[in-house]
Amino acid sequence: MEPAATPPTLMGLSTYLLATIGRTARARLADRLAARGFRLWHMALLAALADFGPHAQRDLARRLSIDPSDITKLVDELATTGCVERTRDPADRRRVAVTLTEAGRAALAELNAEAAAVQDEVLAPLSASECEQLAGLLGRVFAGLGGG
Amino acid sequence: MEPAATPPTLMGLSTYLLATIGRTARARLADRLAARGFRLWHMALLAALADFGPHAQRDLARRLSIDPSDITKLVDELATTGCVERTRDPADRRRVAVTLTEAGRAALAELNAEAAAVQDEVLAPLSASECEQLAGLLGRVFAGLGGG
DNA sequence: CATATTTCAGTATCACTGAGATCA
DNA sequence: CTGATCTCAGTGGTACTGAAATAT
Repeated sequence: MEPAATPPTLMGLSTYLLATIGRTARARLADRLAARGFRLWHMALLAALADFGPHAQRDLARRLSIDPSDITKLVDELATTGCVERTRDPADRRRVAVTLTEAGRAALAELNAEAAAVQDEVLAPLSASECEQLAGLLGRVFAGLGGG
Repeated sequence: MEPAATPPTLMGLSTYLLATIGRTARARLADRLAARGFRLWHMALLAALADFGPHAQRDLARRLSIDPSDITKLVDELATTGCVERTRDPADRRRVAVTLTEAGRAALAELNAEAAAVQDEVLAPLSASECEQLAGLLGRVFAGLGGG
């Protein structure tokens, strides 16, 4: 039994399409990551460490817009699988520096491949140049989100 | 304290941008609807009734991809505010026909105005023709979601 | 003392599961 | 008896709130 047609009133709203497509892409990637024992936040956290080097946990929370109280468990999980290491900052011993390990870097490469596969799936209706167009438009919209 | 820069590894994924922008737009609209006593599913349900006429509750669930067990409460809420009416289908008394009232149609018009306002906000960085481009690309991606 | 980081316990919300009631 | 619709209670995951512990 297939789902019936979506109401045109909603189809006409780009924000509805954005939210629905984003939700679907998110869910598909989450499924693939789960098969490898990871979740979406794990990938985002590893990406932040790979791109910007070691972070205090508080800075990870700020960069990824996660609630600081949820970082602890996230880092715990990545530490037990050897993807990151925790070390006390000797200069400010309140802070816990989180660093990416080689295993973590290798894991991130695999997760990125999964993300690329999901992207190919979701954007299949578009040509290569249309994908670039879309990426450009989305990048500008994303950049404008802070202010409103 | 502003959030730090997003990792380029994530920025390069259109699916990440899609999910994040969609999430933000969704949250902003949810806030505006809440100020009027509605939630997102209320608007989607009213839109389905406005576009396609009366539905059995089961058909609403299929059309909007909501879990059937969550429809009851949703329709309850819209019925107590007079936006919809329930009537037993005399031909098949298992089914409950849900119809849009005039009050419901008026409410939907206001909610649509809120959605348009959020869209203007979110897509502010784009020109009118770029908004159309984006809508076209998103429409095709959305249409392709069913199969893969 | 006031502030900042990390940590944990509790709450709120949403989508989903499972079962029961009604009816074709 | 089988299958469909509607209803409700409960579960699990995620995000947020509040407060304690440690250190500046």
